[in-house]
Amino acid sequence: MAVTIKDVAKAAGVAPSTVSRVIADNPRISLETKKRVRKSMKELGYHPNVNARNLAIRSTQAIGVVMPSSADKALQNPFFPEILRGIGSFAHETEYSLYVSTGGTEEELFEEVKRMVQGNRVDGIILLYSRVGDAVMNFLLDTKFPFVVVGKPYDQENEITYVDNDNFKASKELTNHLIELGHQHIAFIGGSTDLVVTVDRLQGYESAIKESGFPSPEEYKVQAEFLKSGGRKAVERLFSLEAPPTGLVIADDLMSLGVINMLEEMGLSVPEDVSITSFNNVYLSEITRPPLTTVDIQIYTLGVQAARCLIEKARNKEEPAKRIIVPYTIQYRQSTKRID
Amino acid sequence: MAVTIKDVAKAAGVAPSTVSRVIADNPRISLETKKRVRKSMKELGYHPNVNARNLAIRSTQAIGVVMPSSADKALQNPFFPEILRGIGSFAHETEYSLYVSTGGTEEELFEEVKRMVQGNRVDGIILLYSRVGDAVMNFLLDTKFPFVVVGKPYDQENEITYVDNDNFKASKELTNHLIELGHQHIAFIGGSTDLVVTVDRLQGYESAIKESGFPSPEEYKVQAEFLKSGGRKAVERLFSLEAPPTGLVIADDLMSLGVINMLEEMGLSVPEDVSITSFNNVYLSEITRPPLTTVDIQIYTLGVQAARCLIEKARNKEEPAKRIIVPYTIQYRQSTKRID
DNA sequence: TTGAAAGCGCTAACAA
DNA sequence: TTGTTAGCGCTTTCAA
Repeated sequence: MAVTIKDVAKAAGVAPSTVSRVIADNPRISLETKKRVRKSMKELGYHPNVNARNLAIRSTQAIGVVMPSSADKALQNPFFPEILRGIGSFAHETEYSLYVSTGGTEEELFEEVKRMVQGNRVDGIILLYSRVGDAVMNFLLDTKFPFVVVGKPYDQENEITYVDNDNFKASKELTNHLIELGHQHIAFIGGSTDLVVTVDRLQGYESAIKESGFPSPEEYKVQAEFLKSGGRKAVERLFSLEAPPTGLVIADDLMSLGVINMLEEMGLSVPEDVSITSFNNVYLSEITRPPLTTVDIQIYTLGVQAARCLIEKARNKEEPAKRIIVPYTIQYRQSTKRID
Repeated sequence: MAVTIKDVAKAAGVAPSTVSRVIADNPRISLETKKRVRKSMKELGYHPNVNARNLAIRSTQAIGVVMPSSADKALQNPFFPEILRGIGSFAHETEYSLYVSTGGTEEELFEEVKRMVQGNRVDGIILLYSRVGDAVMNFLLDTKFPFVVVGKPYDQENEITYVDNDNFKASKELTNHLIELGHQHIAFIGGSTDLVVTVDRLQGYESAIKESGFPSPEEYKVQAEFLKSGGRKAVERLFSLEAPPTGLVIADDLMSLGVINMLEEMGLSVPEDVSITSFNNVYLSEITRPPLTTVDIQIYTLGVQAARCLIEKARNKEEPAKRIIVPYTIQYRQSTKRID
């Protein structure tokens, strides 16, 4: 059906192996024959069959990208398309293809990863999240399959290659910024504490607060799974404390939107009554009202780096585990205000 | 290295072909041997090599998903992860894998598609956008490669399988809703007019306006590439007309956010001064302020249907072109208000 | 510099 | 019901 290496060989009057060498641009083939073969390829409209090639070289030139399971709406976070774009960009350069798993349930996700790994569909995997005791990660570790995680692994930090920001430091800086603005009552709102990133950001916040000597009762650390009813209650509780916070460190831009909304409904406005800072700097944070003071974690770069590390690892199994910390910058916008 | 069908055959004392048949659950193999073979597979930790299988059966059990090129920030639209989730869900059920292309430039995108198609990496392709004279679509048509598009094709509607909403009707309904609320000055803000979806929504708007007999000067139809400076100017111009609109039909939730923001800066508030309606019903539209009256186009379902159609098509090349119109519903929320 | 031939892991006639 | 064998399209020794 499709034109194969043999057809080209015949047309060019050479052996199939020669054609193969031309494809690989093997230097031991004369320029003469190369030209002739290439001409035939063009004429016949030849394109290598990736499957056959992969089978022969036992590799796939493809990488798997694993998104978190999407029981919640987390996947609607623009973080994902953006990091995908970064990964895709590097993959494109290096001629790798991208497989994604968008797992519905945890279990489906796990099945898909197994399919990718055990079926030899990909050469390596990028995990787009890091959570405590994650089954997928443990599986990858067990099978010694090349993988890279975006975010800090919850365990075996030194054996795993990962790409992350210094979330602790960023969070601390964000908190200190609020303190410099005169805020003394600063609370933290994060997502699931199973996510390592939440923990890091929480700790950065705690560290800054501790150094400042300002109060940080347990009630100031709220975990709002993901907005909605549960999250709403948490926020309402927070603001009905005797000493409600005037400043907020929120672990994600999207959560910030939700919080701003709730505050508004409670008759509090941002930044007049409450200053808000958060993380990610997704496009939205610029166009929301007010625009958010947020940590630009450089999502795209995270993606590029993750892809780079993975491909290095896939190409060379001996590649040592590394840690890449992508620098962040803080975008100061209008969601924060000096307190009097 | 890895366990192959031969190893299993040896262990179970049968021929490789028998193992192959067991994998396919061929009914002509005795239960007896099946059990024995399966036991050996378990013991040896056998997993079929997809590449080899695909090579043999000349198929890949994988589908390619093509996102629009991302020169702009369009990719940060939660539409994409959400539709990916729908596609992924159906793909998972049918044991297909997902390849995505997140093309940076138009050209890179095109290259990636060519890689997918010509390299036999996928059995079919889902196009996540539809624009006038799109090179990718033309390529797919030319090569007669199975594909379905999400959105209405700009051409050859009857030869192409596509999944879409009735955007014309939805837009008309949205516009009429504003009219019923007493608005007489209603403008339309859409994205690139190269996108078929923009055109459909614009026409629905125009149809409603025409029937109403209300004015709709050319200045009421603005095209705001994607927010930002250009978009801002367009909006400013719109609201400095002698008769500025009191109602807006906006082609996308994300754009609506941007517009609300600009209006606010111009001292206009939503819905007090301007009523806003838009499309998509992404998660954000619930948590923004005010929550948006928007068309729920059922992104997830669009994805599921697209995947279903594609897989049918990939399995049976003779499958006729179909058109699937996913029903929409309008979510009435607080961005619209009766005018006095 | 090139060709012949074996093999990557699997499927599918064809035989038995 | 099972085994034999010839591919699928490519790479890669080994020889020439």
